[in-house]
Amino acid sequence: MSRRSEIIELAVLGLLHEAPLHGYELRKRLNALLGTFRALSYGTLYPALKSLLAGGLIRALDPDDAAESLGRGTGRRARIVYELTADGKERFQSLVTQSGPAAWEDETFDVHFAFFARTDAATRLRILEGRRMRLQERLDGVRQSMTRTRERLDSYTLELQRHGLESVEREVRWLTELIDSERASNMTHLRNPDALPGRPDPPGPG
Amino acid sequence: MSRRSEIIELAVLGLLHEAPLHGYELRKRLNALLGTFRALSYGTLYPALKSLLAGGLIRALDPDDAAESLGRGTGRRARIVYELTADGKERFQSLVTQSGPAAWEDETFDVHFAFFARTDAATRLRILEGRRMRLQERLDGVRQSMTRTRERLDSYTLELQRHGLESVEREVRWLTELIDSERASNMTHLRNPDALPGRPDPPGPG
DNA sequence: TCCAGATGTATCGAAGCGATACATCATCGC
DNA sequence: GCGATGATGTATCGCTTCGATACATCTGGA
Repeated sequence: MSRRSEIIELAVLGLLHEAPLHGYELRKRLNALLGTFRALSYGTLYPALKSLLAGGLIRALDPDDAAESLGRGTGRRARIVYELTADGKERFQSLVTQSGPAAWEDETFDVHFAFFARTDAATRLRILEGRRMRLQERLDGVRQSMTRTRERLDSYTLELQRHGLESVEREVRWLTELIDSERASNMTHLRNPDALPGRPDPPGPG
Repeated sequence: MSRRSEIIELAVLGLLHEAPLHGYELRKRLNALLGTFRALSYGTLYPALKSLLAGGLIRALDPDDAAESLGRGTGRRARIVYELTADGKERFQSLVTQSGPAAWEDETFDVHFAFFARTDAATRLRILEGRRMRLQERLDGVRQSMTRTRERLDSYTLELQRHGLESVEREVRWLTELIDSERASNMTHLRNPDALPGRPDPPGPG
């Protein structure tokens, strides 16, 4: 099973954890979650659903239940609504709780982050710190290769590199804010168990 | 020919435009150019080189010339050094000058940008403005979907979206700076033809 | 001297993408 | 009403690309 398909597995299980969904809707939410970039096609989603079905992690709802709101007896092709099985919930918990390199690489980090609400504070901290470390390693590498090769780059390539570097630095600062915020709410944890860390005023009325 | 392979074609031709290179070195520079993300494998590069060879856009240098500095007569597997043909140079110019959507999508923009030094100011402006427009469309889309679905997102997903939005906004500002700078140097063009636009004080002492 | 790691070309199986097929439903101009 | 257009919906096929690996040589240090 490839790296990519693990992300898809985690994302699908996570979305179905909130509510049963059919393929089309699943893809829309998946693409919102993964970003416009890295969107996935039906040629990926349907085989993935098949494999999850085969593994017993998800189950198709009875079509009759799903069609209740459309009282048509005609040969309308039924939507196939999927929900998590007990095994699926277990699998999701084990995936979302894993906090190794697999959780903080480029392709995986944001999906893990999106499901932070279902993890414990210790896991969140490990993933955030791992991610920050990963980005700092990259900064070091780029900066070194820049000093080595700066003279043969024209100013456009240089500007591109500068902008890229700045983006990564910005992301590191973002992670640091999140880590601090996570640590702070960790300490006040007993006093205020419902508080959620992060920028937005937590339980805002909006 | 897919979208991806067009990028590879442009990038390979562009790199060989500067100097003849062999596969291994080509891949290293390609990955520096494309970013650590989106790196390409040998399973992609070598078939691409094959197809460029078949199309007459590149040519393998005489192995004897390439091996001159290693005076070994043994069965050492020779490096295969590629250089551009006249057709290849022409093809590169036509690719790098094209300024349609194909030049400002996510996957293509930075490669086009990296070779801006080989384009004229009008092309650069069109691509930069197209890219900015593209990102602004995306901002609109995301903002709309945010107001539609904000209530069912937890604060982590929300924070992720906020950060993503901010990144795109930042990129729009960057593009605006570049466009302004490009326009300015366009106007002073006759007076100072060697001036290059962009943030870094051009020939700065380092 | 010997081993580990960089350099170098090349291919194979598996996975994912983009396009497409096919079908129903909602909406709007006419 | 009536056809057109586009959203909703499931599904597959061919081609590209990836990740892993094979194989071979060179370099530097224990």
